[in-house]
Amino acid sequence: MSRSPDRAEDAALADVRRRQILDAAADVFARRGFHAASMAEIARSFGMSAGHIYNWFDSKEAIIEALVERDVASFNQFVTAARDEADPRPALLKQAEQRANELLDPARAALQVEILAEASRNPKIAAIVQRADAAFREGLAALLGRPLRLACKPPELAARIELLMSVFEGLLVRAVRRPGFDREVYRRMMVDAVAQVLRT
Amino acid sequence: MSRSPDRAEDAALADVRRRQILDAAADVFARRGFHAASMAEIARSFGMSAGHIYNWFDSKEAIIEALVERDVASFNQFVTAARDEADPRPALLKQAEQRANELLDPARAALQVEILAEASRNPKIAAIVQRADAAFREGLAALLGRPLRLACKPPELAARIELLMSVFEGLLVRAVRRPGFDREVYRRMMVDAVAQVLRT
Amino acid sequence: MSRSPDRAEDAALADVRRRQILDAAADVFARRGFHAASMAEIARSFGMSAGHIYNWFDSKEAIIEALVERDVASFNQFVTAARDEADPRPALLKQAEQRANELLDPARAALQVEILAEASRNPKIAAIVQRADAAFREGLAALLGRPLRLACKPPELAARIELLMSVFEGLLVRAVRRPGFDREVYRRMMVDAVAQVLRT
Amino acid sequence: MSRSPDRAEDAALADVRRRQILDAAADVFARRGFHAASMAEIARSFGMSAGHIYNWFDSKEAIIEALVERDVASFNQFVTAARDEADPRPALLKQAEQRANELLDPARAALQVEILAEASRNPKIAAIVQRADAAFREGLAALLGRPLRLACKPPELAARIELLMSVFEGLLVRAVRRPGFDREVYRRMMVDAVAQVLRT
DNA sequence: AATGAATGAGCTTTCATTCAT
DNA sequence: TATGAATGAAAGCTCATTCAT
Repeated sequence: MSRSPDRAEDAALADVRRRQILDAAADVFARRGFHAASMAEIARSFGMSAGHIYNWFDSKEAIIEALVERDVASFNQFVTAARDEADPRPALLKQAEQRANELLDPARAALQVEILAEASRNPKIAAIVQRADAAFREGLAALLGRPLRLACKPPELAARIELLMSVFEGLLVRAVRRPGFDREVYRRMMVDAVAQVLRT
Repeated sequence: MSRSPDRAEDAALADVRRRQILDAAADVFARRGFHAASMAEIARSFGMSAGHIYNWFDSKEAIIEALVERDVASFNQFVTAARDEADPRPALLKQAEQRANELLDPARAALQVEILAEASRNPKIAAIVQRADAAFREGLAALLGRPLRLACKPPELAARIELLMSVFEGLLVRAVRRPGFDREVYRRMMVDAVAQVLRT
Repeated sequence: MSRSPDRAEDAALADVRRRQILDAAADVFARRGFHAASMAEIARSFGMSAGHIYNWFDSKEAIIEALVERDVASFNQFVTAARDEADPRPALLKQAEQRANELLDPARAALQVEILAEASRNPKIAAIVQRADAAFREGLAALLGRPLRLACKPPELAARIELLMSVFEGLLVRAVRRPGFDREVYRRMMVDAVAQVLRT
Repeated sequence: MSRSPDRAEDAALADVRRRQILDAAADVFARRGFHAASMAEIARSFGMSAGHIYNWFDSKEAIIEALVERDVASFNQFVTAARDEADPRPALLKQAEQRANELLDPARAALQVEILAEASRNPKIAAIVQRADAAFREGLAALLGRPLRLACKPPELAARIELLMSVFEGLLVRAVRRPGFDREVYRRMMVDAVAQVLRT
């Protein structure tokens, strides 16, 4: 009889376990930070033994990397989705709104900030984050290139993108420094910023 | 004999020692992060013994708190200084330029991000950071209140300040996610943002 | 249907599996030592799963014991073979040469030394090793008894055997402390020792 | 006032602590082997905390190395002492007797065998042991060179030394494989071996 | 004021072993 | 028979903190 069901199950189990671990780790990392989070707490939080994590990840470091990789990959999904639209602006606005909400969510913000902190001292994490940032910028440039082609030369486009990202990423800092502030203000701020970038 | 010179010397020494410790801690924290930094490394980095730090600070936690207090206090100095100027706008621009440079300096950025990360999980640090943010906003509002009094109602003023801070604090994130990018772009971005806030 | 062919196959399979495991274990033990060798590495080295080893051996300890038994048993084979010869001396010399070569082979020496180390702290292993040593001595005494009967009283014979074994086992130590030294020197040393023992 | 008493005390304390640790480690290593011995057991055995050992040794590995180094260094002391004698033979015999007793002492033998086992897989330890062996041989050659100068060419001298060492080191193996055997037999064996080496 | 020896809790990681399949 | 997921008990090591000097 074919072994393929077993193998398929194995692969599926591996995916499930790795996802479980990353989800639990994301949670504990957000609450405690990368270094204060212990493997035991991560494992306990979803009922696995600490030792068993090592059947799926080589080290705590590898979990952090995989988590950053996964987290950061989601940044790019909308870009590839929006690329095929005739006019990308509505998708851009919708995405902006969603991103703003994410950045202002305390748990997500905590993990993002943790990743930034790690990136500012761990070269591997720094490389992952910088690579993701480059991909994001390029996607945005491709997206905005069409509507702005006539009105905006490449260096100017790059500067506008940089402004857009600064405003958005600033929200992340605001989420920590002024938690609970009126989201409507941030929403309008973000709409204005997108409009500013798209002005012809 | 009189103790008063001794007392004065004691107080002066206390200041010197505490400053030495905070300076060293800022450096090591920026390089390693709060948790990976060891008391021994902080002490060693300026030739003190680890045990002796405890004559000046109760715990590592207390060092972090004092450091954040100190770091965050500097935000307010310029506000109080600029408050007496007839037209605060030149001072504002100059300060903006200096702040941008600080935020883009890798070592300073690393420490700032570390503080943010700690604030997102440690309530004491969170309180300090939020208090500092409030003071900064109020100072800015007082400063901008005069030139904008007629053109801008309080909620609108608050929103503009929030935008200004988002852009600036976004620079901090950019410093990590795109280190080494052209500072001139950021400088112009920041001048535009200040102009935008000051428009009548 | 009859189970007897199955049983025969089972027994044969059991032999094969146990031999495979012992061979693999000998290799890994020689390379890593008993304690640093992991069941997983032993199993992996010949494509078995770690858990499956426990169908053939009760514990890692049991593998070590079986391995030592097997290794140590081979010492005796030549004695029983040579016992039937009219003059055992040529067989003795030939065997001496072969033993010397074995003791000087790095991988074999490593395992022998590992066994000695284990014997010096694990009573079970000590018992096995001491039993094997006794058997070897007795075999040698029986072998040498005939040619030396007139020339050599029992206590003298025992002392000569002890010397012979010291020289040979000393080679094991030399293999570790002076690896790569000229084997021809050792060969002559060993021939002299045998001659010395056989002198009338 | 001079700080030198303090410094001298510090250095003395360091020596005391390091010696305590090495003595305790030698004992535990002999009983359990290098890998089965835990830092906690070593520390506990003389009332130190496990963590504190790391103030004096960088790692368990470093303890093993220092211990081997120390153990092996004692091999050479007698050589340098005997070198100045007019006729080194009495000193040689006395030393041989003492060495034989050491090799036959169960605890010492256990540690020696442990060192050999480690040397056969750990390159650092191998290097230390081989270096010590070379030093010992050279010392012996210098010692024996004078009385044998006329009777014995260098290659022959080297072979005799190799035989002498084989017999002695064989005692180590005999101590494990036949513990408790009559030491008088071994003593005579060793005297004969020395005589054999010194024959003209 | 200053040192650094000393502690003990807690960390990541490894591994023999079990067991459902 | 055979697998490998899963456990839990160590292990080596680090470090904030205390305290005698």
